[in-house]
Amino acid sequence: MACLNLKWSSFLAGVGSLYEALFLPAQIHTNTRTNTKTENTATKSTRETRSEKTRRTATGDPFYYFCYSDTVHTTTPRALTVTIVCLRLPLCLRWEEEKYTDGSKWRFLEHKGPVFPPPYEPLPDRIRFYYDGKAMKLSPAAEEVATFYAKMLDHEYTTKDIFRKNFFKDWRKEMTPEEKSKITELKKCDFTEMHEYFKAQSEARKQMTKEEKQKIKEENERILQEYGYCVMDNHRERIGNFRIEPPGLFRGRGDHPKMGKLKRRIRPEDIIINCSKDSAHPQAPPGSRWKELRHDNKVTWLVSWTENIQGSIKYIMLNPSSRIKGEKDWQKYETARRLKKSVEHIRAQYREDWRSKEMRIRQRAVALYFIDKLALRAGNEKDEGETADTVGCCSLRVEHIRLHPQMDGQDYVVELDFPGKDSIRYYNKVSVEKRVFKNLQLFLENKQAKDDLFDRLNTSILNKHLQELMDGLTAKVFRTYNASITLQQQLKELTSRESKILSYNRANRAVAVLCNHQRAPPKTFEKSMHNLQTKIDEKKKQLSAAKKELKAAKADAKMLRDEKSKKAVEMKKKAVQRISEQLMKLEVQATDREENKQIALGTSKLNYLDPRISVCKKYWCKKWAVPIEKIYNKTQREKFAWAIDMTDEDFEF
DNA sequence: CCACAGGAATCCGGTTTCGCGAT
DNA sequence: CATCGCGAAACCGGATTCCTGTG
Repeated sequence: MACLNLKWSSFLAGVGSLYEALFLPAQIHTNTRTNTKTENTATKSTRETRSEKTRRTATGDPFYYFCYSDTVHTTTPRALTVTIVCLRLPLCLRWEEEKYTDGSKWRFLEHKGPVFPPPYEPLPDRIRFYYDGKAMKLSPAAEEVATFYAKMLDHEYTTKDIFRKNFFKDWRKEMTPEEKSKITELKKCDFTEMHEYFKAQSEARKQMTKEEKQKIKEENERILQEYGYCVMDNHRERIGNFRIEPPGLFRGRGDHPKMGKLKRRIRPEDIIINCSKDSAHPQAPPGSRWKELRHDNKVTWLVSWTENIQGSIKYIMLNPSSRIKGEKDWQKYETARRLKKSVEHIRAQYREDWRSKEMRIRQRAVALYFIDKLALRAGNEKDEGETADTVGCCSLRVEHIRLHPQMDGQDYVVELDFPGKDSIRYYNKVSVEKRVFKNLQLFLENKQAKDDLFDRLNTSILNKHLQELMDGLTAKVFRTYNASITLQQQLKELTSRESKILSYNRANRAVAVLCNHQRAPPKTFEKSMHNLQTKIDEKKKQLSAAKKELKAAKADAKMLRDEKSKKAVEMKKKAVQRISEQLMKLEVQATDREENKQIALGTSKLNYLDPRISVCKKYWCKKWAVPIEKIYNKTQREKFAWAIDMTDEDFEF
């Protein structure tokens, strides 16, 4: 039994830190009644011995019972300590113990349901909407939709034709017949008073007194405590998104054909609740009822509803810190590590397949090469006209690729240029092997710009093939694998005596570049860079001033040769030292920020990099004695609790 | 075997809010 | 001590992957 192997020292050191929140306090009860379940259920190592029981019974000591792995245990206060040690096993070990084998995700699930946004509050009468220059009072329904648009007036969206067209069409659906007949052109609509009103409102919110802000904060905290947590099996877990999305105008990314459409308000009647039968079911708001109450423990969601833009289902699920998410995350990295073991074999295989007689196999092999080498996404087919035109590997078209037998002194250069996920541009020129190049030429023969590059391939064919190569292997595992292995290598190479954080960020950046995680340069980038430069210049001045003083002090000391002036020299020396350190720090910061201008580190850190690489002794935090707080903030530490908690110091991805 | 649709879960960049140091 | 400005964190919700069932 694993809990017996635990070191007491680690228990004592750890109690009161990371994990008591994972242990459901409400399920520890002091109990003076006899618990009839005692005899047959206390099967774990925490079972009290017969002599302990005799002693307890004799002395009338209180005892506790608690649930663990769906079993009720009883224990004495002393034994409870042991029990908590057991619950404080490294998370992944605990998860192993708690795992279900029948595909179910939980046994017990209790929550309070979603939080709805407040109902619409009509505008005060003085705020007017003008049509064709004339003031006009709108019906509440039409007015609400108009406010959605008014709030976005200084956003680029409202300049886009599709957005305006979609909005106007959906807005008219909310109008009364009179309004409908009157309001026929968007360009004659004047929302500026409404827009100003909302700006003033948000300004007023900022101007609120401390007390008012405090009150709002407390109310939010209360809602969080009531609705933001659920009980899943034996743990109280944080819910990820317990608030229903408020109505508004749909904001698609890229050239989305549906941008500007009305995202309607979700009512209790649209909501499906999922919880366990034996839990206290969430109550629908007074006067309403849920669409359905379901008890499906094969899924992880608590609440779902169908959204009206794409007709897809939205869910309320748990926070990344929860067992159910963490376990999945861990599993993801374990699969990527298994890929590491067989990747050489798989590479040999697809290289072999480049010369296959069958076109479908060649295409599969070249696509896989791209996925492996360039960390491209799989590229599922998308509904044309329903979504923005974006592609991934399998859905690349002729127009996205250019072949250059020679370029910039390199042979066989492939130029890729396409809109990827979220319409982020992927642009890359890469030298490939001759066989790949020849194959690509073959795939391009007799095709038009809009034709598929891999016309005999799609993601399901590819994934089916991958599944045969390795259990659990899919296209995205390559992204995870290549990202994590790159971080590990980069950390090995880059970390030196220079700034640790800069090195870490550079390794992280290498991964972000590989995964094409770009961002628009922050609006304040130039300014903040400028500010930093000013600081650096000031520091430089300070430094030269300090140096001057030091020189003067030295001269004095030479002249006077007394204790006092010697001391002064020491002081000045220290000052110079201090200031130059501060200067270095600023300069590192500037370098880091500049290099990060168009790169988003967060996504890879959160989704692709095995946290154990960063935590572990061999590679990073522990090796370089960098506190974990320097690389993971609070949320990230919560999400990666399972990795931070791992004891294996020889971890290798 | 394949096309198709629906469902569940992960991934992802932008926007808003928060908290802290400087003034 | 108040408030101002900024960067980081939190939030948000859309986008994509991948699986399953049906026919």
